[in-house]
Amino acid sequence: MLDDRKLAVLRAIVEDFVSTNEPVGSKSLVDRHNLDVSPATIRNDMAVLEEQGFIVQPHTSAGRIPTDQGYRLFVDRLSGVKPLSGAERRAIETFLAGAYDLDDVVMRTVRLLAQLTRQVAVVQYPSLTRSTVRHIELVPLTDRRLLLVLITDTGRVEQRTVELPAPIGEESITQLRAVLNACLDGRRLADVASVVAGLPERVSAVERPNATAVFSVIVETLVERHEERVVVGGAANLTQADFSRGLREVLEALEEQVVLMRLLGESGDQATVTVRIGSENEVQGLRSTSLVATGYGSGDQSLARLGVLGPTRMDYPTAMGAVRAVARYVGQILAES
Amino acid sequence: MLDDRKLAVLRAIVEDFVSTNEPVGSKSLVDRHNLDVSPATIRNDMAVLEEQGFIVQPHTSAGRIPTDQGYRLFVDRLSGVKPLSGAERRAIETFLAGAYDLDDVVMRTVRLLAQLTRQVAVVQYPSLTRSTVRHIELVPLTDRRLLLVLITDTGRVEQRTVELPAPIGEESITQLRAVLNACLDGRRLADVASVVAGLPERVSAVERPNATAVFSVIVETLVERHEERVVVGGAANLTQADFSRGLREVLEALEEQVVLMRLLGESGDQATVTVRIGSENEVQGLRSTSLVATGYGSGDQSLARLGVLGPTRMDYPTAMGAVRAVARYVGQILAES
DNA sequence: ACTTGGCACTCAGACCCTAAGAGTGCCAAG
DNA sequence: CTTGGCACTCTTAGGGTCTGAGTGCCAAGT
Repeated sequence: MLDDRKLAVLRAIVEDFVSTNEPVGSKSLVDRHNLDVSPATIRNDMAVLEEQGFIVQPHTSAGRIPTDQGYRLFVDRLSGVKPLSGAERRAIETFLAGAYDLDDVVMRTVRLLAQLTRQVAVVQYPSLTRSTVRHIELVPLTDRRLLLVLITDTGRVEQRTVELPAPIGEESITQLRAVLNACLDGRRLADVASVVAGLPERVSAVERPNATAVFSVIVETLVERHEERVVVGGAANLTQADFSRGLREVLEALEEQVVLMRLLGESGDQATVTVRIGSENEVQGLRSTSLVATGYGSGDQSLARLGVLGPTRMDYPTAMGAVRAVARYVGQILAES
Repeated sequence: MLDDRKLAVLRAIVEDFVSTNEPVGSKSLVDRHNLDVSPATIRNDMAVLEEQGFIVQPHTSAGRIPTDQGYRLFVDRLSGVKPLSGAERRAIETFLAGAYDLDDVVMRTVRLLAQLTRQVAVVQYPSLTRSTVRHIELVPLTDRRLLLVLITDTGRVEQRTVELPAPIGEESITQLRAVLNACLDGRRLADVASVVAGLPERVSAVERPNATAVFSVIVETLVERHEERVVVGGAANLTQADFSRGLREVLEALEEQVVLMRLLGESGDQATVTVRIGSENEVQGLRSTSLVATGYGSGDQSLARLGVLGPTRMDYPTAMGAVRAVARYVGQILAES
């Protein structure tokens, strides 16, 4: 029902609309692309495309603009992923190579993505649950309070203070530290909870109340509060899009960690670049935006996700190219460290 | 040259303009405030105020709006700091009390300020240089690479990886760790650099290359890279103000840590609430915004600064009240932990 | 069965004009 | 110094017209 030419027309409409931000009519279509048919023919095609829900006209007798469904068809069947230019690749490489820190890697990645795509960049911190424990440190703050520092093999550092039910001495801390590191070093975070459950028996009865407090904070930090941070950058890029007053909604959504997690989380597949367009988005307030995201990680397993967020009227091929390339490089950087 | 009534007129103009966002004319002024003189008299006063540069009319024959200079006079002489309502105080207290973490305190503070003032909140992390070293931890990542974790008494945790010139063994690490903690524990960060300078002599010659690498990273982290983070929140509140297209500029400035540091830094006094209005602001791109800021800290010394940023047309008394109150409570919280 | 030129139709946006209203500055009198 | 009066200035809203881009439909051509 949609022959090749109709698809070509849709592609042309999307491309023109993305670049000009104006409804595109039959005349300008045949001019700008070399379809060797008459405008009238195009009009017929457009009528069909509209009937099928791929395009609409903002008002009677204006050009057409793509619907969310139209963009969907475009990314699924009409466009590939546009590879980056050599210069861009090199820029990525040198920009990311200078990072000295997990925080720094994430920060640089956000900036890079935002600049490359001129959209809002969204980068999730490498997931806790997939990495392993490298070291646990206990630091006395007062005799009733400890600072717990947990270091993972991805270089991430988690910290929490622990309120103790009873005063604790230096030697108890040392003992506890030893037990923790002996039992948890090298464990995947996902397994920590079950290991910790068996720990209380390993400490003497006197120490048990304090130890239990520490243990439960560990579990809390890693499992229940697995609030994996999402960093946002390039919000200024939103102003160029015409969200009219929806801008406020979008900015608000971007400040909610929870919302961002849901947004990134719901896009399914890990290895490939996925696109969620406008209303496909579950998050209220981001219904007029699209997300282009993918998983990234060191080696073969995906640690977390990153992507860009922009108006549905977005240059998808380029965005997808940038997201894919950045994800790969970041994965590489993480694997090296 | 500015008698009491003229000042009252200016105050009224500022208040009305802030609440209505419309140029205010002589008629509506006498109506809304009970100045018992005629509009014509007010007009004469306004002419003087305009001549002095405190107000302007956007176009001939419209009401007046305050200039930056007008706002300046207003905050300096015409308005106090509006104390918070009991409900607000309680809200602050309960909201901040739930924090379990330095990160969490800062995050909550930002949210709180943004909600309270309906402006953009800006909170600087408690300064490194004023706190003291609580503990230093070295964790081997590979035999040529260490993770250095530095914990301060304000609960802040700094992390960096160190590339070593030579492989290092477990026992060397232990030794180094002991030296570091022995010499640096309890030191003010400001003094760390000088202490570290004397350390190489304390380790055996074989270890010296590796030790030196670690030492220089410590100094770098604490002194040279004293990039003290600034956290921003409530950017969505910018959309209600009518920055027309200056919005992009403002959003861009808010993403630059360096710019924010300069912004907060340049406001001079520590203990009192300071206000920088519009063009008084050195930062290009924030020339149409005002900053209300103050220092905060545990005990008597100020650790860092926090404040709110908004359009020059801002409710200064309320903003100042909120900033002052939040700063006090945060200081309290930090002192307790 | 598709393509095409022709044609009438629609509608948003630009433009112009006018009227209303808010606010001003100035002046002469109190 | 204050005040009422008055003429003047501009912005804004409203209404009307015009134009052009773009459409849908139809009848003829391939």
